[in-house]
Formats: sequence, C-alpha cells, structure tokens
Amino acid sequence: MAMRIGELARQAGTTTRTLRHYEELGLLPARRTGNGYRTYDDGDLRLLQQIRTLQDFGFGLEETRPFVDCLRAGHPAGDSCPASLDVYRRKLAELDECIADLQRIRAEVGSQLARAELEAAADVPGGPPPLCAFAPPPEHERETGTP
Amino acid sequence: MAMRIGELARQAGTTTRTLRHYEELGLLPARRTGNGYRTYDDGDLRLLQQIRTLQDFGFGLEETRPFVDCLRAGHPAGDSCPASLDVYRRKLAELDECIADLQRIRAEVGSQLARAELEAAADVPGGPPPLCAFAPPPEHERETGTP
DNA sequence: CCTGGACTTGACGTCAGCGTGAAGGTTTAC
DNA sequence: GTAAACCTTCACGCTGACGTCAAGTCCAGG
Repeated sequence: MAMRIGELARQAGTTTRTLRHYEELGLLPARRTGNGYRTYDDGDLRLLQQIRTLQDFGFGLEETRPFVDCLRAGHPAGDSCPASLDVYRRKLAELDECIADLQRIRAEVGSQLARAELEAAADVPGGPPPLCAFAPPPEHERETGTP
Repeated sequence: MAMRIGELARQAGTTTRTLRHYEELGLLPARRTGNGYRTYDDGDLRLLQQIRTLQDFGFGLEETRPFVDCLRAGHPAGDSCPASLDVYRRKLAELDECIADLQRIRAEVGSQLARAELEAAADVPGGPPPLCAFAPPPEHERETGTP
C-alpha cells in the first residue's frame, strides 16, 4: 500500500513535519517518486507506530532506533532483538530512579508546605482559628508542647 | 557583607553566568558600584539560596519568584506568603500527577520487557508464531518525564 | 608600567522535537 | 483551465537554564 507523506501522517496520527524530521535523523527514510515526492508503504507505517508507541512511553527518538532497526531487519517485533531489550532495561532503571527522586521531592515539598501552613496559622490570628486547643497566642512567644 | 558577583557565586555554589541570568529575569537585581560592578549583600545570598533550594526541588525560576518577593518584602521565610503556598500546592499536584504517569509507564514497560524476554526464550528453542507484539494505545498524548 | 585576574555587555550555542511560515512545484477535481 | 490541495526545500522559532566565547574595562601586585 504505497502512500505519500500526508497519508502516512494521517494513518499514524502525526504530522508531515514529524515524518520529515524522522527522515532527517535517518530514523525513517523514504523512497521517492519521480517528482521527488516521498513514498511510504505499510512497513513504514509499522515502523512509525513502533516509534510513536515508544515515544508515548517517554523514549527519546534515539532510543527507538534499535527497535526500528530490529523491525527493518525482518524480526517479528521491534523488541525481538537484544539491543531493544537493553533499551527497555535501561529505561526501567531510569524510570525507577526518576520515580524515587520525585517521591523524595514530593515528601520534602509536602513537609515544607505543612510547616509553612502551620507557621502561617500561628502568625496570623485573624484568619483561620487554631486547630489545636493549645495554639500559641499572637503577641507572646509561647511554646506549646504537643499534648 | 558586601561582595561582588564572583564571591556570591562561590558562596552559593553557582556561577556568575547564572547570577547575571537571574538579573536579566529581574529575579535577583544587583546594586552597582561606581565602576559598574554588581554588588550584593547577605540578603541577596539568602534570596539566592532560596532560589537554589527550590530549583533543587524542580521548581522553575518563575515559580521561585513569589518566594523571593516574599523574602524581600521582609517576611521571615520565603514561604511565609500565600502566593508561595499556592506554588507549593500546585507543585505537589504536579508532582503527584507526574509520579502517577511514570508509575503507569513503568508498569507498561516492565510488562513489555517481560513479554519480549519470554518470546525471545521461546523463539530460540522452537518457532511458535509470534503474537501481535504491539497494540498501540489509541491516543497520542505526550509529556516530559522530569521537570 | 605591565601583567593577570575579576569584572562588564553582547550575542550565539546547547538539547529535543518538532511548529510555522515562505516560496515554489505537482496533482487532482470540477 | 484554474483553484484547491498536496508536495518540496530551506530556515527560523520555541521552551529553560544557562554555557561559551569575544572584546573591552578595572584594579592590585611586582
């Protein structure tokens, strides 16, 4: 099923600009017709779907290359090759690290917010009434031990 | 304790370029001496430390502005103002969303890897017909992993 | 006086993944 | 026959937070 760039873009839910960009990177080269138009087939559509799927997982374009090469080499799936599996594994490690970082940060920001809200409640008596029965009075510094 | 840009950069563990950048943004304006040199004091160091701390948490520079303004307004801490608390809360929501996304992606990539490893193990000994390896998700919505 | 280090402004480069136009050629539909 | 719709190649723009020159200024030590 030969098609031109616009048709492939539609079928893959992307844009012609994106396809030209992939070609610039050598990721998805196109054959040309006599008039210079790019022409693609169903195989290219599969390659492109592979790329887009991986991108949705947050893979960079360079990281999709082993999968694309694997498919082009005739393998049944983009992840049928060891190089692709390595990318999966590296990405998993990266994701785990990233998630751990974000969770640590979330905890820190959360505690900063909690502290700052407490201090605001303590410093501004006119606003929300103290939740704690022994909340500090506004003008005198008084330490209230948590009961 | 008046100091010039190099000294402030050293004390904050950053670079002069960064400080000039902050000034361009109006985030950390500097006084000038007669010869045109930037001059800073300990208050500026505190502002800068506030910025760097928030940056370590993944806040964008614009998001640090309320904190800096708050400190400059004379408040005891950068997060003593409602605007800063709002930034905290928005960032928490953003972090939660991002963490959830990454966890979902981690699970998907993990299962893809497991499946691909199984298929590789199955394909080497014998030759059972491969399933359709990739069922691309219907929507193409993308976002960056870490801020 | 001269050298070297710290300082100044200005402006372009980096990374990723395209978006957005300009200026023009080709094909298709009516 | 002509206008719409498609295609082509440049080539700059965008986001963020700076890095990296380049060319010139200022000041202290020897």
